[in-house]
Amino acid sequence: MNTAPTSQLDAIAALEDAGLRITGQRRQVIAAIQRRKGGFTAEELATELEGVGRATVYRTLKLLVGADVICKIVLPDGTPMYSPSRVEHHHHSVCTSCGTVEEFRDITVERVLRSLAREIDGDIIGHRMEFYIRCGACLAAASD
Amino acid sequence: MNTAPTSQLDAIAALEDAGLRITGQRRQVIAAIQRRKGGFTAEELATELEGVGRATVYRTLKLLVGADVICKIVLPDGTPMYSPSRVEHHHHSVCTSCGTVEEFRDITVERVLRSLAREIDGDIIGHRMEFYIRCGACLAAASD
DNA sequence: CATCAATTGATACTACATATCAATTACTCG
DNA sequence: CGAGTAATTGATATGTAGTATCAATTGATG
Repeated sequence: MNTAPTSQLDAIAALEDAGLRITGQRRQVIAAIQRRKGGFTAEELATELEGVGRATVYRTLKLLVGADVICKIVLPDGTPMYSPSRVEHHHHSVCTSCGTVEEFRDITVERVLRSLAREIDGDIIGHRMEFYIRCGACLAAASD
Repeated sequence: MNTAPTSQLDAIAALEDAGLRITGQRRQVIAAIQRRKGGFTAEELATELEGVGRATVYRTLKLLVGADVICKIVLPDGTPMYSPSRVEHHHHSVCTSCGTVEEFRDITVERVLRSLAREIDGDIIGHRMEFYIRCGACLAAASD
């Protein structure tokens, strides 16, 4: 088990490891993601990167999700967001006010999986877990 | 805290309670959902109910989700599915082979929420939790 | 540095869903 | 019960997220 890519170089290495080519467009997408260090949407990125085609942005995001460089998060209303991965296996809390994404590891989550594994008739092959919060900063701002 | 609507009448009552009108179209959508007793997509329903406009099907599904009559589930690839609610507060396991949706309550899930509540700076206002499984039937069918 | 498969981008298309708005219809009140 | 009225409907257009196609381009390899 290796660590999740945290730097731009790690992200590029992750693509190389997958036998993919390092193109100018992919560098641009990675650079734009790293420049943000936070959640973002695919369209945001596509708009920002005028030199990179929309299709290529989507294709690259998909590759990066597959390489565990970024995560795809679903908001309560169903709209997707992307966020860079830092921790290896983690879940997310998204502030529905400001959109800030936090990662966390929680052993209790693994406990749920084990508990469920016992209960169900079949194999668990994956899961999705997202927590929607109102972050401390937004709470403070609201109660001024 | 009241129970989740389980019958057709309960579903209609849930809409009435919300101050909504009981129209023929809404009855048709509810009847079609109850006829299935399993997961379904919005488009399936819209195709089946030729007498009901597509927009109305989507509108009604949204109302029913809001009234806890059905749940909206996100599959691993991001496509949405709907499933009737039976248990009050629950999560889902979806078999990625046959699409069967099961509901379950797990106290360990509530434990995760409490544990997270302690860790984060802010309030938890919601969550999404889906488990993707390969059900016993599909496993058995594969290993014949 | 030539080769060639991988990648790109323009375009069209799909899925899922919402906005608009005139026409219709369910509920309420007298 | 029968009108009035606000809620609802459906056709259409629009929006958002993403994929398929395919000719043109380009990165990596020998």
